[in-house]
Amino acid sequence: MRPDQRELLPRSFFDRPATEVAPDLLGCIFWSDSADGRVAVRLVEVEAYMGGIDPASHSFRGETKRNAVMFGPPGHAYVYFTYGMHFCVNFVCSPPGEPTAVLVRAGEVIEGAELAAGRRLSNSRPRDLARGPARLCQALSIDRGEDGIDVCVPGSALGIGPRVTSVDPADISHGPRIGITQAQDRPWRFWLAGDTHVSSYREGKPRRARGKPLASADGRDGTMQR
DNA sequence: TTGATGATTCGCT
DNA sequence: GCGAATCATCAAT
Repeated sequence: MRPDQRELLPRSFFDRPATEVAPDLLGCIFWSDSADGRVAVRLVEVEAYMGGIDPASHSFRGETKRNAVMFGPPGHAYVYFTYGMHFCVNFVCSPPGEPTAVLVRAGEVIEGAELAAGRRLSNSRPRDLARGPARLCQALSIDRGEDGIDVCVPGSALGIGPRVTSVDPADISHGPRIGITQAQDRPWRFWLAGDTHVSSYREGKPRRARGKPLASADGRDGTMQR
């Protein structure tokens, strides 16, 4: 196996605001290498997160241990864990200190489909292998171990290369991002119009508070174990 | 320390 | 269409 057999996007590609990088990523090839082999996808859906000016961005409220990678140099992978069970991956953009990034939301598996399907717990239909940010991470076997990886140097477990087929700018659509409750008006989600591997839109709604005893009849229900 | 919540997915109605 | 699953993170206590 030759990890360097595909051309890599240069770091300069990512050294721009995420809103500029995002549409240019559509159609590009994103892959992961492991002992089991390579899984590669053609990106069809991404979202831009703009740091300090974007309330929906993890970096909006400053640097923390979790989002530190976003504040570093461009061309690295920012991987985070959410909902107690899922991982999502971003490409860090902009110069160091400017924490913008592009969330990878969906792709079409073009290599290693069998390996990807084996990693999926359920629903391994080809169309759904990498349809959704957490599914895509599962298909590419991305988790905490990949946080901070440099995708612009040969030999990394993760790599990304240029388009192998051209993309007509007219085929790139954009609109509101999915699943967020802040800044829902910013049209920073980009996708390839008509591509069946793009996920479907869901409005982000705050969920009802859980586990609240719903203090009603009995204020002092002393037996509140678990 | 505690408590609320999340850049989601899956299964059931 | 709706809610559960499930836990790391962060703001508030």
